Amino acid sequence: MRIATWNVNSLNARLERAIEWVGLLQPDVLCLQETKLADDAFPHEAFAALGYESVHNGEGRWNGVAIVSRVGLSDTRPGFADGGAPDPDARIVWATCGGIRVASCYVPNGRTLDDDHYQYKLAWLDRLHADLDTNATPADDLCVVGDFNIAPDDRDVYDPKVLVGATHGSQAERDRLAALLDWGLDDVFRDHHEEAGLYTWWDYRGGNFHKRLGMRIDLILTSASLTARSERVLCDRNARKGKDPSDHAPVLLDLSAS
DNA sequence: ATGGTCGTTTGACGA
Repeated sequence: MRIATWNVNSLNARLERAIEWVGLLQPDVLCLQETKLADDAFPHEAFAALGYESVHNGEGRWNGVAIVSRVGLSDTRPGFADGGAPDPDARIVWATCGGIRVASCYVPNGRTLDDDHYQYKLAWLDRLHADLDTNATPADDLCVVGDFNIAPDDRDVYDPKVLVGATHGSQAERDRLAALLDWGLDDVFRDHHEEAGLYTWWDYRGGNFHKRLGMRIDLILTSASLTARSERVLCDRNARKGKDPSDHAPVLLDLSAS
């Protein structure tokens, strides 16, 4: 079973590349972020033609997340179910695919540490934690993936200095990610690769991709049962190359049979 | 040289 996550930075702009990538990499489950689509604009038919069901949570223009699956798609749920007010942004969708409870997440960027959006980012991560507390247990087959907009540690950024006084590396957001791991999830890419310099996002500006100036901010978090089944975890840098790429590359996880 | 690029959009704003 292959599970992938990809921030496509507009599915309208990326549909042709996304469809091509699905054909090449054959994911069983693909989680998308930043579709920037309203629900009624999501191209369910394009994925159905390849044998995939899909669920989307989007508002149009900004944000938007989806799960695309060829191993079943049930118990779908947009947004949080933590008893709180609805999230003003479309940043999470859940589904059960092939017996695994999957979440596709687009964590708020935060902008700057003195911006209200940073407080929203921290609160959003707290709500994700509460959602897990309310609706899952660490003993489940759980896979929480997406663009976390957090570099978990200094190996995950080309120069730690760029995160001093900035979002993506602040202690408060790293602590919240650590709390999710303490709850019972593993950063399974890191379990497979200890070295620094493996990134999933590169700024469009300045030729940063070709200079290898990136960050690892797209994560696959797995519960212990799935971590035990993880055979390989990769970032497909080829998807960041060529004409009209997203600024993120997909990350994929291969699981052995349960 | 304090910018640099994309996507939303058609003027900024978000990332």
